[in-house]
Amino acid sequence: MSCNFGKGSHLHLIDGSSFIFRAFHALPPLTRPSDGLPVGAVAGFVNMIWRYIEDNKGPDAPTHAAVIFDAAGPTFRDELYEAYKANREEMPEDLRPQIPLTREATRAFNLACIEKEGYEADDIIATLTRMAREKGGEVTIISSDKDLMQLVGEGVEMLDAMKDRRIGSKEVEERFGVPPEKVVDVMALIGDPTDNVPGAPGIGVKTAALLIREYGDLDNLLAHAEEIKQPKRRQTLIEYADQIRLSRELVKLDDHVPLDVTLCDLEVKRPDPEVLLDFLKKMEFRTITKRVAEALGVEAPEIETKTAAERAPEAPEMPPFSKAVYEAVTDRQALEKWIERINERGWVAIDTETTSLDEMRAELVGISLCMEPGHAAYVPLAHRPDSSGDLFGSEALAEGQMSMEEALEMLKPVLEDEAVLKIGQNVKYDAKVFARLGIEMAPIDDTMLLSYAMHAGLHGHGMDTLSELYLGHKPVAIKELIGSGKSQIRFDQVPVEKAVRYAAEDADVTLRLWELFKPQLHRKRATTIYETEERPLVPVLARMEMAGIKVDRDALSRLSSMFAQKMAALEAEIHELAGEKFNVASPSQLGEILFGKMGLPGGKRTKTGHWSTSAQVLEDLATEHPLAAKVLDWRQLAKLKSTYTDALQAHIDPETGRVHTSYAIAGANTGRLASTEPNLQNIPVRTEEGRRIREAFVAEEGRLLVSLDYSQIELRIFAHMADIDALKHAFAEGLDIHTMTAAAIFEIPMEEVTPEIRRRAKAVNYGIIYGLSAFGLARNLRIPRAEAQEFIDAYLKRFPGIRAYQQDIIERARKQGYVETLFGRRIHTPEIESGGAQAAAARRAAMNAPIQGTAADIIRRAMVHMERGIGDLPAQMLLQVHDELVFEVAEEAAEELIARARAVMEHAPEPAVKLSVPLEVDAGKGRNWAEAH
DNA sequence: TGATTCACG
DNA sequence: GACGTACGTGAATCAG
Repeated sequence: MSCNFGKGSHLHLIDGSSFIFRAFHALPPLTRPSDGLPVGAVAGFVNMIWRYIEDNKGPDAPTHAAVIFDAAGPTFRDELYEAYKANREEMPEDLRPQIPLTREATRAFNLACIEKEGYEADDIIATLTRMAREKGGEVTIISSDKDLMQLVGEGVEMLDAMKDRRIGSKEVEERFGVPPEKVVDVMALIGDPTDNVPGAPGIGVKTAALLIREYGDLDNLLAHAEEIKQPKRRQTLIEYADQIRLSRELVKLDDHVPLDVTLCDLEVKRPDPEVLLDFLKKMEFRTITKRVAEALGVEAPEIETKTAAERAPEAPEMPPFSKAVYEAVTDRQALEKWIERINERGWVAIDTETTSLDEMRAELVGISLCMEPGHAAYVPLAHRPDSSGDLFGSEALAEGQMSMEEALEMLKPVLEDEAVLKIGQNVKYDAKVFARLGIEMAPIDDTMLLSYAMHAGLHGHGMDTLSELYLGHKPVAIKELIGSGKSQIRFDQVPVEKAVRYAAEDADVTLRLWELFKPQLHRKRATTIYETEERPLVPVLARMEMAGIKVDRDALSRLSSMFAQKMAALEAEIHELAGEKFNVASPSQLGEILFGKMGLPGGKRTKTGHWSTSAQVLEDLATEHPLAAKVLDWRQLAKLKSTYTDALQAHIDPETGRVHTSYAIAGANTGRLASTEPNLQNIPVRTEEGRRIREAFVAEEGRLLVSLDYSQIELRIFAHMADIDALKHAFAEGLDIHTMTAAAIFEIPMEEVTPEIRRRAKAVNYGIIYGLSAFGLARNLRIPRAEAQEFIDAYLKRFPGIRAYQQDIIERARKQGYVETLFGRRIHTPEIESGGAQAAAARRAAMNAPIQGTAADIIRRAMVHMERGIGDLPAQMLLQVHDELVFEVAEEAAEELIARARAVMEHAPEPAVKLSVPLEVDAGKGRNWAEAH
């Protein structure tokens, strides 16, 4: 047999395990539709291999290639050192069954697939690399694993496929401070905590490289260890010499693995379309199958799979969307028939089409209805005739629509019928549109909220997302009807025929989602949350939003002018100090001036390589140069003006004279609301000038604003959930919690706690809730990291139980994939199993979520119970700001409102939960929000 | 569109 | 096997 490998050959060795791992963590937990087999990692792996093949077609194409895997079971390194890789976590359960499938995928691509019992993939790669070099060929190793960097050299380089970065000798040297052939020696010294390679304690990359450069190699270094000047290093090297030698054995790759394949066997072959497509079809990968078939110039096989909807036991059969029948309802008789069927059925999915996304201005254009999957109606009511050429936009209506008045008159009884459930996606929107037309839509169900109660943290809850994920169907995009950007038209300008398909489909999708989700609610233990906190909140929020809050336009306008004047003055001073004119609002220009032109110290780069000019940086710089302080002042004013005094005026509704925010119920993963257009949850309060803006939020004549807020609710919840006795007692006794913890940490009497010490304790208290790190606390308090660490240690020592609680949360997040609030709200934490910084962030989020979420539950419950609680008082709830509720009330009823609302808020957890700490509510009243707060 | 910055709890 | 560094949001602005 003649071997075809020699000079001019180019061998690619793909580190299969790292592909799998990356694929697994990069993708959501996909399952095969027909049987639920987890295949996310396989899908990612296939995509990566395919992309690799597509990217390597040119003149540089490899002549030979192989994908190398780690074999299961122990390797020779385990015999060398029993603790080897002892730190490694077990393979996630979801991944295990996918491993053999990735081998199968490799073969389906007609790529050689190599593994060898007793050896790691890295050793096989080392062996093949050596063999190829001996025959005069070139080698590219597709991996970013630092363990493989020792192989780089003449004719051998690495390629990080994700970052598309080549790693040659130069890059290796940058990384390890020594050329590739000395990498093993350096690695032996620094060790590797992930693989449990011990190395030399206290020696990092820098020191290791320095030592190896000085002594040439490891053996020589250890032989001359006595001569090293630094006592610590000398001692370490002498004391741990054996351990270091062992480490070298562990990190050094074996390039003489006995292999059953030869280089000749690795010749690149075209994939056999039939084999490859068969495999992809078996995996039920629709998108990649199509893409591959296209590229190979063959027809894609039909993949028929049942979606999750059809698999769910209670889920009814649903016809494919391609067979759906959507009809336009244009006269009384047709609508009567639909109404009759709705009454028989007892429920209807409903969706409104309007002229705007702003509920307060949106005018109704049409209504869609659906009671059974695949059959929906659209009732066009206010579509305009084709007006192309009519510049003024006709007031006339298009032909073939029934009158709005007539249709609403017919639908009103159904929409208000207690016996007919109205199902919507984000139904608050439709409810508000109807409310402005004098129709109180009730009772309601909401697919967005069903999803939120069950899937918070997993994905968004918009209709398109849900449809694609759970119905496997991409709905018609609104863009296709109304366009986007400058040429966007209103929905009433869309021709009826086009609107029918889009609008009716939305109702169809909503109904299908409801039929799928509703039965799952109970199994996912989400019924209570949904029924007590999501569904009943819809009408409450709708009323708050429609009520709006009065804003004094003149006051804002005066503030705007004042800010503008001050800004102009500051801008002149800034230009003067800078010696040139530039755009102060441009961070890049500012950075260039400060750190480039003026050469000030302390320049940090953002991750895109620009100079950072954040407040943190500028504050540090303020002592260096007056320019920084001026810019900070300017920035504050610019923010206040553009985001608040200017923008808020634009949000005053011309009809009501009030500002109507919109609350996103399913926006924040933790259960918090989010306020948008405008955001009334971030109105300034921390600075004097900012508070002036709150003065513009006012009550009507003869009324007052009342604000009630939970005092330190998250800390109280933390004390309860983590069951920290000392904290619970402090709250029970009504002590100032920050002073108390300060006294405890610093072991001084409470009377001796200074404001500064209290401030620090407060930062630690909140840090604890956020999953604190010494780094974060240090930055926050502007103290050295070691000092921050001391605070934390003292805190954890003084309040035992916190560690255990937090570890328990992480453990649950890992095991279950979600964490829970006291009321049973589940917040999913899919990122927690990913690697690196992502996982660290996910752990902190997981620690915070039960606390923030429980606080959110409590205020949601308070809001749901509030209307009943305040009874017939002439008062209206207007705003929610996470731990605060703002009301407008007749002056004489203010005190009574405070008493009643406070009672509702303080007892909001009951009867579901009895907290072991008291909840306290502070209250205030005044002509404006600043006075009330 | 993404990055940066900053307002709130 | 590294990588960034306190949790959760929304909005304005610049720059490409």
